[in-house]
Order: sequence, then C-alpha cells, then structure tokens
Amino acid sequence: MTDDFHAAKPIYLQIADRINSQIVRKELIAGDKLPSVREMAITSGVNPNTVQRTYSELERMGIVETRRGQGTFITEDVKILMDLRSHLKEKNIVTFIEDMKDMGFTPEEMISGLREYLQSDSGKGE
Amino acid sequence: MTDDFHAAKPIYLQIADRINSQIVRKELIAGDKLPSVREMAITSGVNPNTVQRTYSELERMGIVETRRGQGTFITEDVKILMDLRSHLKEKNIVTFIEDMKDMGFTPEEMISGLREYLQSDSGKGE
Amino acid sequence: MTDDFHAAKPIYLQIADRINSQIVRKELIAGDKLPSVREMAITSGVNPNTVQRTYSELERMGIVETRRGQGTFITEDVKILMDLRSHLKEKNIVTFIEDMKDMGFTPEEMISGLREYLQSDSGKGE
Amino acid sequence: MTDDFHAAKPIYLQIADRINSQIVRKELIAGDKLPSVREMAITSGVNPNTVQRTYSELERMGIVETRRGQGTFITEDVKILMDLRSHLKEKNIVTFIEDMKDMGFTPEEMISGLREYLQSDSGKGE
DNA sequence: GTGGTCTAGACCACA
DNA sequence: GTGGTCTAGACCACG
Repeated sequence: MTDDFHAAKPIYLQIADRINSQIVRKELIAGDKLPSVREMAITSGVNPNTVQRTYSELERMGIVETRRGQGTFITEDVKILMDLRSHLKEKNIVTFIEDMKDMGFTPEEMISGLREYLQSDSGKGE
Repeated sequence: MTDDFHAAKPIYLQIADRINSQIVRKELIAGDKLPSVREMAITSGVNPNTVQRTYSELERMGIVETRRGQGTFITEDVKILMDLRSHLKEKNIVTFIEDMKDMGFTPEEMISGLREYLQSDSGKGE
Repeated sequence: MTDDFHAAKPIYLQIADRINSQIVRKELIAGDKLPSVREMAITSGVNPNTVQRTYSELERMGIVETRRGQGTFITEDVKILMDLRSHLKEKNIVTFIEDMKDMGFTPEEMISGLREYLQSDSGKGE
Repeated sequence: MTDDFHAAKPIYLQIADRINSQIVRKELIAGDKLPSVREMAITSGVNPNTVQRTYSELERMGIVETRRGQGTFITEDVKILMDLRSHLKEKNIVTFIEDMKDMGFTPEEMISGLREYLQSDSGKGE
C-alpha cells in the first residue's frame, strides 16, 4: 500500500509476471517454447538484457529451462506449474488479508468490500 | 505477484506505511505529534535522514504537517485522513482483483479463496 | 519562482514584513512605540522568542531602537524610514525584472502582463 | 520582501529553478535528456545527492521523468511545459503586485516604477 | 552507465 | 529541542 508514486516494478519482473499469467491461464503449457530473447526484446520493445534477466529469473524459479542452442522452454515438470498457480494464488490472498488487517478491517468487511468492487468491475480486462 | 525475492520496498516508505496504518487504525489521530526525526530514527534503527524522508513524503501527501521548531503532526484536516483509509482500501482491493483476474480466477473463486484463508487465519497477529 | 511547496518564510520575518508594511504605509511613524514583546507575542499567537527575534532583526536594520525599560520604538531617523520605502520598492522591482527576464520575457511583455493582472485584481485586500 | 540577509533558498531548489528557466526559455524542450545526476553534480559543484533531490522534485512536479538505467528526461507532455511557463509568470506577477500593494503603492505607481527600472536596465545579463 | 536508497555525520535556522 | 539541508561515500537494481 501507500504507493501511488512512480509505482514502478522492474520491467524484467513485469515480463515475468506476464509469462506467469499466461502459464496459469494455460496459454502457455509444459514444454512450450518461449520466443527467443531477441524476438521477445523486439516485440516487447525492451533491451535484450532485460529479457535475458526475465528468463534467468524464471529459470531460477524452475519455471523455464533453457536448452543450449534450442531456446527457452516451459518446464515439463507439471508439478512446478501447478504449484505456481497455487503459490501465486496463496501469495496474493495472504498479502491482501495482511494488508487489510493492518488497516483494521474485519474479515467480514474484506469480503463485502471485495464483493462491492467485483460488481462494479464486471466486464473489463486489460 | 511473482516476487518473493528481494521484495524490498524502500525503508522510508515502509515507515510511511506503518504510520499510515496507525492512522487508519486510529492509533494516531488528527493533531497527534509524531516522534521527532531523531527519536523515530533511534526507535526504528535507521538513519535520521531516512525518517526525514518519510516525514517529507507524508507531508507531500498532506497527511502530516511540520511546524518549525515544534515537530511533525498529523494533519487536522480530517477529510484527508478519511480519504486515506478509503484510498488504501480501494487500492488494496483493486490490486487484488486485477492480479487474480490475470491469473484466470473468476470472481467466485476469489471470494471462496479469500474465505478459505480467512478461516485458517483466525487468531493471529503480526 | 519554482516554489509552491511549503512556501514558508520564517514567522519572525513575516512579522517584520508586517511592521515594515505598516511603516511604509504610514500606519507606524517615527517615534511610535511598538507593542511589548509579550504583548505582540500574544496578539500574534507566537512564542515571545519569535517576536524578540523580529525586533532584533528590525533593530539590526536600524528601523527600530529599544530603550531599556521603556520598550521598542520606531527610529526617529526619518531618512532610514524613507530609505526603507524606496529600498523595498527597488528590491521588489529588481527581483521581479530579473525573474521575468530569466523566463525570457521582454520588457513589453512584463508591462502588459502586469497590466493584465492589475485589472483583474481591482478591489481586493488581504 | 524585507529579506536581504541569509536569503538562502536551498541549493536543490535553485538548481530546479535554473532548469525550469531553461525550459521556459526553450533551451530545454520536451524529450531532452538532462545531464546524469553525477555529471550535473560535478558541473554544479555540489553533491550528487543534492542533484538527485532536484530531479526528484522536478519529477514530482511532472516536469521530468526518469527512465531506469537510461537517465532523466524532460517530459513529453507539452501541456505541462506550457503550464509551467504561465504558472511561473502568474506567480511572479501576483507576488509582485501583492508585495507592492502591501507597501501602499497604487497600480499606476507599480507600472511607472517598473518602467523606470526597465529603462535603466537596458542591456545587461546575469 | 543510469537513477535510487541509505548511512554517517555535520551545520543551520527556528521556536 | 525541532526540522531542513548538505556532504561524503557506499551499495544496489536496472538497462
């Protein structure tokens, strides 16, 4: 919370987020090949170094693996991909609860507040 | 989302968050005096400059005002303090919804997921 | 220029300004007695130290003189009071011109700009 | 007004003023890159932190934007830059008028006084 | 290379 | 005592 200013999450993490979202939404599945660093850099309009860093980060998390000379692939390890979903979900929810609790909201208020915004939100997307 | 690593929000903003929480929870109310820069620096274990920055940031947001030679005080402008609460609340909820939506969760899943964690969470503290 | 933020000129100088204005507008004239430090502090709602500093400053400028046990008086030296007026005037005008010049305005634009605001300004006061 | 002593506007704001002047005079235009913090620090003979502060201030005002790892740039938002000019102009003029009015000058005297100094001023620089 | 944050420690103006 | 500014120098994340 508090933010509002420069917001700014590093670009390389934003790209990682995007890829994670695609995985979680099954737009990318086990074994899929990611665009090459250069390709992704061009289509995303960023420096290749930045994409490189994204891929490294994802590899560190076990989500992708690079095969020399072939490219970068979503891991075949389905368990990791499943975990990713539940992990991101849990992380999101727990963070949300903690922040709301810090602000003195009761569980009931969290749910009703969430409901409220979900309604006024119906029918959008990025 | 994604994070887990370095996390890292600047210290001076973390302190600002903490103060905002206290305001929102009514532990700090309009007109209250904040600890002096030096005092807060010691109790928070940081450099006075860092606290100074926190206070400047809060002043920029209209949440506190400094009176020369006297100290830093929560603004008397109750409206700003009210707005703070609803602003933080909204920000939290909207972010949560967006992130969950990115991950392909339906509104129903968000609410049930939230419920689930709220139960297993009953009776904790920071 | 640039300002906009905390603005903030020290209180003791604000008070000095106010007294100078009164002199220049002949509301205070040579030999007049100023309120005592305590009195002025109360009516101005500030710390006596602050008023003390104002008087010291004015004395340093030769505008007032303090007579022990009697109080603080506007100087009898009319020349200084006359100079005050022209000095403040000059200072004001010169600063104005410099700032406008910095912004790339021509003398003609300064005068026309000034005229413009003087018209829309007719009939106000603090 | 009144001043003459310590004058003293913080260095970081003086630098901001300078940059604002350059923008208003079209010496810096939308999209231009500012010197790096370190560079500017050296050429201005101040500490990098001080320049950093200047840039932060300008960013807060929406006049510049920083691109990570690339540098600090004048905003592409031309409207902000236009507003800057008129804002600074207005601020200057209004302050001038108020101060002169405090001193008991009539609008006519302001204009004739200004004229007077503009003539004796023809052909100078900083 | 860039900006952003932080510490350490100093000095000053203000009340 | 208070906050505000500044220097010196360090470290980090980012592109």
